[in-house]
Amino acid sequence: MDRAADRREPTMRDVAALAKVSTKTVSRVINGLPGAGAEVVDRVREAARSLGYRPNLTASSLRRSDRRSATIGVLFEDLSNPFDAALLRAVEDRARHAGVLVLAGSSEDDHTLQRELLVSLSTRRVDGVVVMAVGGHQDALQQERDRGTPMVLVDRPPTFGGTDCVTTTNRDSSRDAVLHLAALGHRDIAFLGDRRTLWTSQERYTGYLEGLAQAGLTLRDALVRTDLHGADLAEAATGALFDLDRPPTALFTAQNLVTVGAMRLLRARDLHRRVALIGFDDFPLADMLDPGITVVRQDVPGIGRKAAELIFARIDGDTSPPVHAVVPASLVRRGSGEIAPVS
Amino acid sequence: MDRAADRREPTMRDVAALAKVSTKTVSRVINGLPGAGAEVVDRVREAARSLGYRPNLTASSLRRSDRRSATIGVLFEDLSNPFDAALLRAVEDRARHAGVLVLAGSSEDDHTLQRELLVSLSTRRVDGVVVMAVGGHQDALQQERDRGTPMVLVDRPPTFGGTDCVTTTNRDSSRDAVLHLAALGHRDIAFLGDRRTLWTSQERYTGYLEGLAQAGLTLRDALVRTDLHGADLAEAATGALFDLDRPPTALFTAQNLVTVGAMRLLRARDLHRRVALIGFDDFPLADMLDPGITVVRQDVPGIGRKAAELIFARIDGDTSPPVHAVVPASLVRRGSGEIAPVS
DNA sequence: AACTCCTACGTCAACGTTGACGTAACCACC
DNA sequence: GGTGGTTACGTCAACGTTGACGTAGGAGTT
Repeated sequence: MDRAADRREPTMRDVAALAKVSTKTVSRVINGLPGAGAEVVDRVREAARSLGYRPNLTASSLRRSDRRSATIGVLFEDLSNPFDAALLRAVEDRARHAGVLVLAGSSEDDHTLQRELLVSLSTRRVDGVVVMAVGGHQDALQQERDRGTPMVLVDRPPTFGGTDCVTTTNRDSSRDAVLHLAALGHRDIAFLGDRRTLWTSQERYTGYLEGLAQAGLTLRDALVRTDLHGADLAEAATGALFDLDRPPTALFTAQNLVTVGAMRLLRARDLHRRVALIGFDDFPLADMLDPGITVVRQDVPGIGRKAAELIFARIDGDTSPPVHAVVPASLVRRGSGEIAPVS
Repeated sequence: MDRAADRREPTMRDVAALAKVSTKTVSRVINGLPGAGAEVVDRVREAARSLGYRPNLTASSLRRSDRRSATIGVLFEDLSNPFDAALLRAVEDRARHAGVLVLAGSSEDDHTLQRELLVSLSTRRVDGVVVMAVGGHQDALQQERDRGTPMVLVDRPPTFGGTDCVTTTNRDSSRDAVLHLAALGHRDIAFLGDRRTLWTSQERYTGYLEGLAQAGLTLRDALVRTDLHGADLAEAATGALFDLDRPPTALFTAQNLVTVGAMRLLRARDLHRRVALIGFDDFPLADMLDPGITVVRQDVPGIGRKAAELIFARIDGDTSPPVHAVVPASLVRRGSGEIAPVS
């Protein structure tokens, strides 16, 4: 029943034969180029339709002078993470308007995997790549960039030159979050962060320090916990904070899953109405919790749009100096960040 | 500084010239085929490395007999939806092990867009597609399938024959959810559903009816609200339910966003501790709410894995009869579904 | 009438790669 | 020492398409 599967795909030659013209004329008609009479155009169109002809973009891009594959690569950390997914969607929307499709992959924050995926993409001759760089060294990225692949980094900047990137106001927004807590009277504000190899973690930590300084508070090392990769580690670390002699009265959690872990612990110890919490990165249903979770919200669609615009400009030959675009994040007050310290 | 951009990509010819062999021999070395001496292999490898040579997969697949592009298409409704994102990730993981990359797109539940994306994919000669079908007619899908493109549908089955699909136990799990509520003594159980054109909505509604029947309860039409596309509509519809003379004591919300909308309303009217709620589809933080939300959880990674396995089997020439795989969902009890009716 | 110019086609080769096939050199064996 | 087989290469054409260029015929100009 499935004879369609082994039927050869029709080619321009088949269309040309049926319409009694040359393949070159078919090419002209398919691509809407001038040099074909109205009657011939109709004949070719009809022949293509009746054969179910679909142009072969891979053959076309092999031969064409611009060599475009009309495909870009998107390499994020984990496509199932809501942040990454929203970002992918934003890039995809912008790409669609350019007639470009997106090859998507998850690097799982693994250098080897990132390198392999970059090679896979380059082997398919994508026109450019949008990358959320794996933490630590960026040798593979730089190498790929040096080969001439247009590249835009998102969320984290490059450690090498000549490459565009789009990030958010990590430092400023973190500082503002801390100041927001300090203004309520908090003096013992803890910092819980993701892996220190990540640039975003470092920036947010720096913002935290700036906030403390600006509020005239002194840093207590015991209140700083980093390298919390995943909600479970964050939950345990939060627990340890409340075993201190002088526990924090407010938490600044510098990443999505860290916020979730901290929330779990606060609930488990029934502290969620007494300890203030501000998280970096919004998440679904943050408003449905009790109290609602105050967060620093990144403009994810804005970041994705900007990244897509940059990559398409570069693909189109823009050679202006590299840009580091910073998309502002904003504090969303929902309650948890507005809890005053218990006297 | 960016001279790399306009430097031509090295080809097999360049490598061959440098290694002083024929292009065919380079091809053999690159593809690890026999017929090249150890010394020549080394020379070619070194030449390729020093030139930064990357094989051109598009040229290769054009010429090779199998014609594989080592790329599949994934066409979901909205890649930023957590369900779709998790599914994409599962497919991607499985694809990676086959050395296959994923072209991802969002159909936005729009027939035109779905058709355009299918054409884009077929133009790039993907080896197969995994599709979450847009509701209503499936003309474009059937047409694409008839052209011979290997295809697997997920979440919703095809309305045409000869095509594999992977769905979950929509009907059975919905029935079980209703029975679970009925066992607690609920007699007025409302149904809130997504668009009726969606097969999943219909199945879940059928399960709801089966559950009522099996529990010996009579259907009250006033307690059935459908075509709730989005949380806002769901919230309004839920509100209307509680304006009834005899409001429901339990809700079965048959989709993600519908659940969220219902939750909003319950909270707004402070009913969330008195009205039972079971939702179809899990969502992040459902366990963090108070009460935790009892849900029917689909095995999303399982569905994705199965879909990927099916598509790869078909691509590899499996011609066994089409499969409708059903991946079991399970009831996750968190509290909201365990609230007894107020006497 | 001779010329230029334009339009509507066609011919040919090439993009980077690999399948089919050829061949030279060497080894083994009767 | 001829036959057969194997190994290690090379040559050539083709995959589906398009850029470069050619050409025939008609219209317009001098």
